[in-house]
Amino acid sequence: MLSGFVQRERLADARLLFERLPEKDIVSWNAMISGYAQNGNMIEAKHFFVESPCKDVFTWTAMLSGYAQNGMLDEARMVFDEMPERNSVSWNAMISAYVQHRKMVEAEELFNVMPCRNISSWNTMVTGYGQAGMIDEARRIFDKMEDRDAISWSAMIAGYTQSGHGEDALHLFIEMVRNGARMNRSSFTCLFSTCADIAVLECGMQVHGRLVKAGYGLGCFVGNALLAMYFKCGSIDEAYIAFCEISKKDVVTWNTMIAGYARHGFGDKALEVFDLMRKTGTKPDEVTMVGVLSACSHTGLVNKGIDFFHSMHQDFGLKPRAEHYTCLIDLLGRAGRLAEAKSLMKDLPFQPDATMWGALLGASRIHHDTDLGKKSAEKIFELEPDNAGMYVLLSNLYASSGSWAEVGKLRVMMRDKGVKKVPGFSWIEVNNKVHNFSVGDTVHPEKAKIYAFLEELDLKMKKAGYVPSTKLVLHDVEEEEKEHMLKYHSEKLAVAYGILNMTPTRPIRVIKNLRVCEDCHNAIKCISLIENRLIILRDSNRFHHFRGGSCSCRDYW
DNA sequence: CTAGGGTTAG
Repeated sequence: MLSGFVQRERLADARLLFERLPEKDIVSWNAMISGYAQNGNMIEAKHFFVESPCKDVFTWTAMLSGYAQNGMLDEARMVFDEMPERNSVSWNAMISAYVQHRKMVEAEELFNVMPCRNISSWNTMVTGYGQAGMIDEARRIFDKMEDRDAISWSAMIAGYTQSGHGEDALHLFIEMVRNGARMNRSSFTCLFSTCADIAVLECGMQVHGRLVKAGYGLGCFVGNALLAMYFKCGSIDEAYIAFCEISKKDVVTWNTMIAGYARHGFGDKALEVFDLMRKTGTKPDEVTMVGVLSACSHTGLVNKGIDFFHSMHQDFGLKPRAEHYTCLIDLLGRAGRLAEAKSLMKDLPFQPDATMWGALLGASRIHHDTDLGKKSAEKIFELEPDNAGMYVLLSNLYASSGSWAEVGKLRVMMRDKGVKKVPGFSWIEVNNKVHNFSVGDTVHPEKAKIYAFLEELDLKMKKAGYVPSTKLVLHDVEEEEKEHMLKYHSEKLAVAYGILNMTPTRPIRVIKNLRVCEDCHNAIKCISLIENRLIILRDSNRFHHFRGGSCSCRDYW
């Protein structure tokens, strides 16, 4: 009963009950301590700790992990040093405290000297190195393990995913299946997140199949992860089905749904879901509002977005954070209301950050305001001198107004500062295999076929009235050569490969690591009409659904 | 009653 109250965060009830207990044993004292500790009230926890007539390992460890979980690392260490006896849980709690504070040296020191390590100790270290981005160290620990459980595998897979090694994550998944490891809900959650990250829909669907086979429902995190996976893999229909199957929808479920529709350019749908969410009595949080505002932004619902921004505080008691201001600046900027966006930047309750200037830079790119773009970019350079993406954006801005001298200066700046442009690449999954393409790819085995097809397509497109927008290419080169370079952008190659190799009725899903360029965007619109295909492109910013010659972003991205 | 993994936005 007591721990039931504690677990449901009904600490006041727990306390009343505790005070009326005729006999308070050590377990009831410990329940109170851990209750306060885990709810962040270390003052009360300490109070009960001091008052408790006798203390065992549980008592001390509850205090230790309480301090650790509330960011009080030094206090946690003091408890650890003072405790009269320690079991493996205490050791693991202390290691976990270091891990949470990214102090891997201290964590490994303890790990090496602890008297008996169990599987949790190993798992904590793998997780720690994974989260710290030290993926080789994580693997070193993982490889040394004698026994692995579901958590060990998920920790390692999650480490690969979160450090951008999606393919290694999937390989390890295959190895895990081959090893006959049992999977639990968390392993599935983790796998969905990996599939979402690198957008491998077919693989994700197979994992979904395994989830069903294992007899797990869509409760807790798994359902939400599945939902996010379908959205991030570009399959809205499957996402909707998953949404319907999640019986207990929590705030994350709704947020995923709203943000998902928003990223795909279906702002109206996102707002419908937001409406439904409120009708079913789920209280929106800050993340919800980021989704709602970005839905308005991507759909061009400017006034509605401004209203939602104000309603945050008035109707939902939420204080707008930096993210929300960024959305608002983006919203105004995209709609061409640059003056309002600029004045909002001046009246911010805090210093504008790089992403806000980035939103302004994006807006000035769309509306060809070179001066504002230049000013924004300079601010970004001050705040983030190594941001390669910003050099490219500014460079394109100059190029589009023909200021080749400025473009040249930027290139020199990039070289002097050692800023490297992130190479663009695109990929597509066909028959369970991922095909990668880079600009002007020369390594794909079917390149001859792809290029021939693109040439052929090019003629048809010219007949249909398509004019390449060569001004966005970074260099000042001869027109013909520029056009040639554009034709071979990675997203075009991936799309061509998809058309050549996929059943005509199926959508072509392509993922690009950077933002799609304007010319490719125009070209793919045209291709969707000529070839009568649905082409779904995920770029670093959002989704584009090309169909019948137009895009779901309505050229507004 | 104490330790380990997982979901949404930018």
